[in-house]
Amino acid sequence: MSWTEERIQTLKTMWEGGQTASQIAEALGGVSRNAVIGKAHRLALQARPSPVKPNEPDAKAATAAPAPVAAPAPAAKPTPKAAAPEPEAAPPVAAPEPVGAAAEVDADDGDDGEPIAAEPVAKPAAPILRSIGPGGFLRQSPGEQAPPSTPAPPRRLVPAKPSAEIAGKTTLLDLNDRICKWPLGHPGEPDFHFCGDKVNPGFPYCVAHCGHAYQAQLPRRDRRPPPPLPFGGPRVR
DNA sequence: CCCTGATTCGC
DNA sequence: GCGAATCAGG
Repeated sequence: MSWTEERIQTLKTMWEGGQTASQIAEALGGVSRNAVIGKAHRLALQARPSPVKPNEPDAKAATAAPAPVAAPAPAAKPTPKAAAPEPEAAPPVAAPEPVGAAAEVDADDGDDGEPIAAEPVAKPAAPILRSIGPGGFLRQSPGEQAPPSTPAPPRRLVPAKPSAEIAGKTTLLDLNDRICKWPLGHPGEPDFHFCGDKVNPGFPYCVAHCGHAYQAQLPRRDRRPPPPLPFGGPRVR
């Protein structure tokens, strides 16, 4: 497998979207996790919370207490460099799995909904969810609308559609903060695409898919037991 | 053990 | 440039 323009774009998008190297590798197919990481670095995509990376090259004086606190700022936070942009005042309510959607909550209308082959497995952008009222999902406050999906949409020109099967579909490259990112099918499949509808403002999905993604937590007793296959999973390992 | 990303180094 | 091998933290 070679790094085509499309594959590089997918890598970039997924990497910046917070997907792990393994997920990206699996989605791309034909490459290893290491390959993805290696490529990401070569693309200068680095900077990501790494498990092993607290090391700063010039931290010499380990033994003595240096206390090199530069700015004795009188007020509050020193604002560490690796500032995770999570303006979140988390309510104490437990957050249920947003994407699994294992349980079909609403009264079945006989119709199983759309012909989705699978539930969203690779979450395109993990929806922040908080308390879920019995009535359904709650809106985000306007203040936290800015960061959630595509922060600085570099609205780009799509070079060329990779294949004819995907023509007219919403691909990874078409995603922006205004269209529904609900995945249809599986990454790697030729027709994998996204919903592409207009989003429910403040959410990464359209109204219909918000209904799937954000569901009230049911009492345990009448919950669907089997989430049989979380992923169409040829996880061969 | 599993996972993660970072780095190295032969190709 | 590529990616397996290796490293190292969680």
